[in-house]
Amino acid sequence: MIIGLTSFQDKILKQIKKIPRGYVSTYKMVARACGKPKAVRSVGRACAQNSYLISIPCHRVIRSSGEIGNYQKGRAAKVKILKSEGIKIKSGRFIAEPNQIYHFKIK
DNA sequence: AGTAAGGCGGGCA
DNA sequence: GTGCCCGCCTTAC
Repeated sequence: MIIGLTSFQDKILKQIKKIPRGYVSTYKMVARACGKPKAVRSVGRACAQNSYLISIPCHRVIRSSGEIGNYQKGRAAKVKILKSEGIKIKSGRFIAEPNQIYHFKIK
């Protein structure tokens, strides 16, 4: 468990850390993977305060609507990174490609 | 200790 | 697409 974070935040970030390069997931899925399907905003908050951008790819988490969502360093930066990882984005929206969506395993 | 506000959202009308 | 309310965790008063 990462020092300086609550156990819940740690849980969230750990899930996000599992997302491989070239894949994306949604806040909803992360929340569900943490056992709290309705805590989507908490997921966002955990990312917003995440100071481990280098080891935790919160940029691979987007809105379930397909919108890119927000990012500490700005949406533009998020889009840029995702594109460089092979994710297609058009008009600030993720182009759904089933093979690029990462699914967490739920217990 | 209690309360209000905020944050990279979601669901429904 | 728009608008509004809901829900969940942290932090600030």
